[in-house]
Amino acid sequence: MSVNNNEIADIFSRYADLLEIEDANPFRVRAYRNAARFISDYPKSMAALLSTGENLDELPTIGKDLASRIRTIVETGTLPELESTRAKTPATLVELLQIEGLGPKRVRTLHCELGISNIDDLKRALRRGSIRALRGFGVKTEQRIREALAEIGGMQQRIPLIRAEAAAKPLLDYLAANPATQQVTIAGSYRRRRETVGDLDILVTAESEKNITGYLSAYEDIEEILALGQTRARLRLRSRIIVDLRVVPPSSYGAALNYFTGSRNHAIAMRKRAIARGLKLNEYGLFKGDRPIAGDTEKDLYGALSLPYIEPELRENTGELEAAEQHKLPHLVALKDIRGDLHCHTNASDGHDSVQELANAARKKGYEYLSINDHSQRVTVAHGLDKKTLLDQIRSIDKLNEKLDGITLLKSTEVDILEDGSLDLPDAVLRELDFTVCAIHSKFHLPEVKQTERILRAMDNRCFNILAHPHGRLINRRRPYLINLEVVMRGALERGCYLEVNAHPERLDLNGEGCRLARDLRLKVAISTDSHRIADLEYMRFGLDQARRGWLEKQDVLNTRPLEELRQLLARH
DNA sequence: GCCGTTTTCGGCCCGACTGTTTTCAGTCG
Repeated sequence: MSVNNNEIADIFSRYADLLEIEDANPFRVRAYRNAARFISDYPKSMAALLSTGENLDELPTIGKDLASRIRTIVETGTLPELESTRAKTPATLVELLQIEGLGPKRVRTLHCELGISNIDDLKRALRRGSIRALRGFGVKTEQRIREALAEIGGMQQRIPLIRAEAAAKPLLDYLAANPATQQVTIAGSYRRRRETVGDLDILVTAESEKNITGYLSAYEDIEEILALGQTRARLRLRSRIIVDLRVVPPSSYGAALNYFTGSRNHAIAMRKRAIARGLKLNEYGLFKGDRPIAGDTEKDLYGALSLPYIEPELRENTGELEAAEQHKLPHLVALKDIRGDLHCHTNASDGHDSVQELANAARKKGYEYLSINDHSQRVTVAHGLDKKTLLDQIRSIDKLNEKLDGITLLKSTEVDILEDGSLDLPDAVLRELDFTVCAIHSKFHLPEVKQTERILRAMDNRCFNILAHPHGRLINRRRPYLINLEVVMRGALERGCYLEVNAHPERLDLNGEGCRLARDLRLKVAISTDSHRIADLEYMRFGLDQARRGWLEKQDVLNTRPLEELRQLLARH
């Protein structure tokens, strides 16, 4: 079992935590953190690079030393320094850092003064009340630690984007209703359209900062105010979502929006770029000495750093600044480019509406085509269609198409990929369809190699066209099953198959990283909603978010193509 | 520990808020 990038990144960041507690050179700590972030974002596996003899120290943030540590981790699965339970700084101290309000300095103090090495020790010290007496601590800090410790059990999961939107809307309306407010925008990973967000970063501009945060603190849906200053506030809503509010003057809107949109790495890269030009960048603007030279809009800010505007979805410091410099930024696919939906269910299986009703709704959206993809027989819980029912549906769609004006219904299915890689309906029936969407709904726990082979074997069938929700994950509910995505994508390319970007907000599968890999391999994708009712057709925009995060352009997406071109692309030769 | 249009040493992103202090360290984003 090879070590994946996330595991390496995790070991590096835990080691960075430990170094920080040891009061090591902060820049050495940062080097580990930078490398951890780089590695977890990097699309190619470190283990694979090593096996092909690549020099890892040529990668950014990785030097000779870290390259050899990566090698150690890949070969042994661990880093000896992190495993050792040294008396000076036991590795278990790292677990104390997840307690809000405890950073490396305080953890170090707790360890040196009270001999606390883990969470159980900390609980005992709290019961004795011995923490408040430490220098730099006090009654309030002790109480905060007690509360934060209680929180840890029910650790907050990241919030799906759609839930964040629902919580944000009334809050934005509330903030906008304040006459002092000029602009209100949500920044952070929400604006970068990550599939989940950790909290809501809300930016407000106002001529006078006075009382914007005070106004917010009167919002009815607040559970607790965590911090309240003139220009910043942090609070928890009753929905458990944490909100960070920042107030800046309008002249700083662009700089603040840029900074608070992040990503952290993108913002840092921007600041370094400013420094290289003898300038200073902070959330109030871009400055030459004390003189502001840009900051009211993001476009001006990028321009002042000799860059074109970079879309928020690209701001992960994964090559967008270099691409911008060379004027090679992608022209990102947009919702208006979408001509149809290639995955939806009707009331014939587990959907809510009829074929006719869905067709009407899609036509109203201006779609040129819509495909009908009810489940196949194996998925009994979803009333999957058997051979006969599907053939009946095919005939009724043919009839409906003769009547329909302005939209074409495509005959399809979401056919199950069985454990041996065969498809759940006879080829003779599948050949009657315009194309197929194929999916795994069983045997999620196969080892990676087996699961990958299962998909490739299914793709060997010439009736296979699009792999639906390639990882099968449900956000916060079901882990992805294990596949080697790159192998699956290369297999699809060789056979003339495609992958789906499932736009359902619970799935978002492929996500941005998966889309980026597809782009690098020049594999086209379908962005599809997996609608089970008419309203779900609106989920298309969430799929677009992920496609844009993966740098996809219009021509990379199947369902931006006119119907005839789509048919040609789907036809396997 | 990394890195280079101030290159092989000497830098390394920056500001707000809180609590504990009495001018600031620690934490956070």
